[in-house]
Amino acid sequence: MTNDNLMIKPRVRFAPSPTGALHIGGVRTALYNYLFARQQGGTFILRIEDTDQGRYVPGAEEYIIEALRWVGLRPDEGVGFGGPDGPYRQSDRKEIYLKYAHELVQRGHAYYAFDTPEELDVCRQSQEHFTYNHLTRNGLLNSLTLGDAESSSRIAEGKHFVIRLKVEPGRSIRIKDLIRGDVVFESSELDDKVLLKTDGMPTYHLANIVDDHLMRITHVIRGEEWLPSTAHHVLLYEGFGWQDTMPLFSHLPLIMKPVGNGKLSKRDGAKFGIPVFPLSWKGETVEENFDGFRETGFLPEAVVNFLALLGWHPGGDQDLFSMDELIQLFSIEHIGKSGARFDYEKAKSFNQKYIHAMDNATLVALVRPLAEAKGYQVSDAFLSKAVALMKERVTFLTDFVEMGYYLFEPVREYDEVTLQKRWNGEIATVFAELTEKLATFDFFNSVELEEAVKAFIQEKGLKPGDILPLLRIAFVGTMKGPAVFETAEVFGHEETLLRLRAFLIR
RNA sequence: GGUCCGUUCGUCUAGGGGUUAGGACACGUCCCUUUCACGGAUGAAACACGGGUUCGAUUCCCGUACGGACUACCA
Repeated sequence: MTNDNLMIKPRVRFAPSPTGALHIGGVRTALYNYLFARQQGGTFILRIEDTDQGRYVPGAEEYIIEALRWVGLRPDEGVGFGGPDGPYRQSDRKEIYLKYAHELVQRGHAYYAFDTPEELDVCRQSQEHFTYNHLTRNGLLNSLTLGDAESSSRIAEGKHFVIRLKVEPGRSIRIKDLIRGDVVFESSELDDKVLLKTDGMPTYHLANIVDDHLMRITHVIRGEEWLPSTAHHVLLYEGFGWQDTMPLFSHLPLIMKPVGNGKLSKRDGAKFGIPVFPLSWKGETVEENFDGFRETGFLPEAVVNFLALLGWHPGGDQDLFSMDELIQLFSIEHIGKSGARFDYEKAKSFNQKYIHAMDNATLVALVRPLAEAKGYQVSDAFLSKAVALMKERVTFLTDFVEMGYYLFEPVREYDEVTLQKRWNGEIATVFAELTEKLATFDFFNSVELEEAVKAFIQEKGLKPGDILPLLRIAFVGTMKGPAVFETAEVFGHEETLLRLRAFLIR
């Protein structure tokens, strides 16, 4: 058996199902596919796998496209992007699967089955671990037991049927997984999977293999949950006679819950109060609303960096990588084998670092919409200073306008605990005096202000600790805030006075 | 239950037959700073267990335990 896959430009695909918001694990799968394609000079394809009409959710497709756009993964081909192998939405390819399903029956690798779901349920109830396979199919209603004539007439009569893969027992199926090495399955253990459903739509297994073949996919990079059915997929490639161009498989480790057992699920977001989706999602009910990384205030670069390292590392001690670096360094061989726990603290840390490293102008452009959404109308000049003042102490983009609301509107409340300790009649008098002094002192910058205030403190025989904390509270209301004098500089003389006076008459 | 996959600090991981087992997040202490944060320094913290193979195993092999996925006319 030859395999030319390594000689040609790779073609990979990300093939999500539009059943709701795209899970963050899906974003990681897309990212790995994208990185691999970009590094190899290959093609990254977006295929929508909507073969389950019952689970289709309107808006999910748009969500997927927008999520990929947000994190910077642009497909070269696919739904919404065009390309030579379309359509890329499986529901638009129904006839293709139909044709291939019947072809597989002709080739003797599949058969018609007439058992209804209800009948199979009965089997499952009477038999502990019932599976439709080489052992049981002889006792069931299918073209193997009924014969061609009877089957044909049943079909002609319009009886419902499915097409099942005919798995021949007694052989070993070896899968060469780029991450896990050789994985062997015994065909005797495999069930006769449904390939074509009664509604005429294919199952994942059929659609996936037909499309991957037709779209000339060279590498399948997908979640580990697909590893068990890969043996069936290999059988399909062989059944169609496509084994020579069968793609290479790489099964990614799963992303696990932050705490507890099992893989990360959409419910974990609400459960732990963290986002597990790239973008927020509005469902039919409150329970189906999900927070997104974007709305939480994450930078896509940080999310990409975080996700890239959840199950992969190029080696060495570096942990901050730009998309370009990731593209350059990515390798399937360095993908880990075990599940990676979703560590939200780490995600936040990446975000913080990316915000710190970002230049003010870029930050201004990102914060402006957030400020405007809050009704704050400010100049770029002011926003730039505000952002510079705050960026070392925020974790999220939203912190600029939430934690730092006081930069855009009057102080909402003053820290009473600190005031209890530091405010008294005597200090109130001095503070009023300081305010009046500053009223006539039109300072230009924090240094000038600081000199003036310190001089005043000394003149009054006080200590910095007597006045500085109170100034901070007057300016921003809390003891947790940016440097006092720099804050005043951002406000400017007029606003600084306004705040001092508001504080005095509070 | 069956099939398959996995197991290095709490977490993400580097490493790999002989290392003081490295980094990052989180945590502790100190410095900077009369706030918070950033930054700097520093500390605690890991090769699941049992057998082999070997002069030597965290690294290779087997088993056990534990974890995970799959087991639908869902993907």
